[in-house]
Amino acid sequence: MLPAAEQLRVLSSGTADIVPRDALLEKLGRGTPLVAKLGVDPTAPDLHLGHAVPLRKLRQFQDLGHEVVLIIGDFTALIGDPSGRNTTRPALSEHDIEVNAQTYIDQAFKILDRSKTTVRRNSEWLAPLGFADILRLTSQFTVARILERDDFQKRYRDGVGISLHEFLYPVAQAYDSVAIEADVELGGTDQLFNLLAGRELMGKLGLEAQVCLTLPLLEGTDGVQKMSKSYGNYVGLTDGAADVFGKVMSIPDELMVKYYRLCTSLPVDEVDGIEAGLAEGSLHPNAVKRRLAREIVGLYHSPDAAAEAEAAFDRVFKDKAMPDDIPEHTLELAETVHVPALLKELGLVTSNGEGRRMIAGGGVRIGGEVLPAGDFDVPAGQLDGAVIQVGKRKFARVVSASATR
RNA sequence: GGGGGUGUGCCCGAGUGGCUAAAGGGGACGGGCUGUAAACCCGUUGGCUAUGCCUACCCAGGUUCGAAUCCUGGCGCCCCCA
Repeated sequence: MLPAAEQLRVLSSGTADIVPRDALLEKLGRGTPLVAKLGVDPTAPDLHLGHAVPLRKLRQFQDLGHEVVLIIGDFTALIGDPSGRNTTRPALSEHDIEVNAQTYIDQAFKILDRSKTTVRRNSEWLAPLGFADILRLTSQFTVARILERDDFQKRYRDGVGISLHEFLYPVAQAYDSVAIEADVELGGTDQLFNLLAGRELMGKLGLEAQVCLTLPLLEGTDGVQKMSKSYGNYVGLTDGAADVFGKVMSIPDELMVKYYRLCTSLPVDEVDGIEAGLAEGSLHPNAVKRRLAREIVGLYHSPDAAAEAEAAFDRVFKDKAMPDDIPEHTLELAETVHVPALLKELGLVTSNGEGRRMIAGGGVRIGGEVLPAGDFDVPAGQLDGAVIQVGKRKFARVVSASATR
């Protein structure tokens, strides 16, 4: 194992906070593998770059020779962590949770080393707890302490309403740490309270307390909200290469450096150089963003895929040409085709009404020509084999099913 | 247990009997500009092959020629008192 100080340097990079820092140094100094914990609640299918931030940090622990426990919060998902939200989360069904859990596990290994990872579900130890156990646990926390959590405080103050069971979320998460005797728990900055709850609970139960390591929250492609599937601003780990490339290109400039730091493997010094270059204007933001997109695609697909994605991107957005992998739909075409309905059938819009609006707004092209506003019906001959485009990035090719054509 | 308040479109939020598919803002989407960024400008934002029709203002009934708006019951949420 590397010297403790050296390990700490690596593990500190990109973190928001380590509480307490010297406790981590001390733990590392023992030279024995530590247990690093990360809990994720399978509340939505698929992981995204936001999840990847702590996962990548976890991977660093693995690479340094430590033990990693990935906790799937299948039980806590039933509570629904209100962290960062201002309303109670809707409860998920056990079936959904299980399906999500499986995708999480599969996808986490895009980053983690499977052979060095222990996956546990917290229903293992949370589900069997009886009411008496719960009472014992909850008695370790005071209401005042729980109310210190930012979002609880805010909701309480604003009279938004907090269900009693939500108070138990930090307790449950804390108990996870007890159950696996974690040395370090990772999480986003919004998790600090929960992480500290674990630290406190461990101490009260006579265990060595865990160290809390927080990582910055990654904003999504909109640049404002934390990346999340429910905000529709995420870059999924299983998204196609072209998709990832495009999504990364659409992030606000101000976020580029942060993405470099949290989502790529570039050394810190190099990222610092990029940041300086952007600041003094010696690097063009577009070039910097392109590289970022290549780096990220390269990580989850391959460098080749990244180059291809960039070429495809240029074809569509720089040269304003067609992409070369347009999905083709074969269907029966009537003499005249009602275009809004066709767009809906092709999945380019969600309703005929939206289709009409797109046409009215000049956002629909057939064979490269803008469909004039008001032209809702088009002869089949004009459509057969043509590329239909909605907006800038939605394409589909239509082929008539009738053999006579 | 008692009293008061509140529930509107993706979100916030006006609207207290007809002029309301519902002001305003946000978000989102489309167009322009561009570096598919940001900022800015314009437009759209319930459904429907549509100068019209249908469905909508928590739910169910009711009053009325006519209700998001009034009444009754139910449900949710908030506040105060105990």
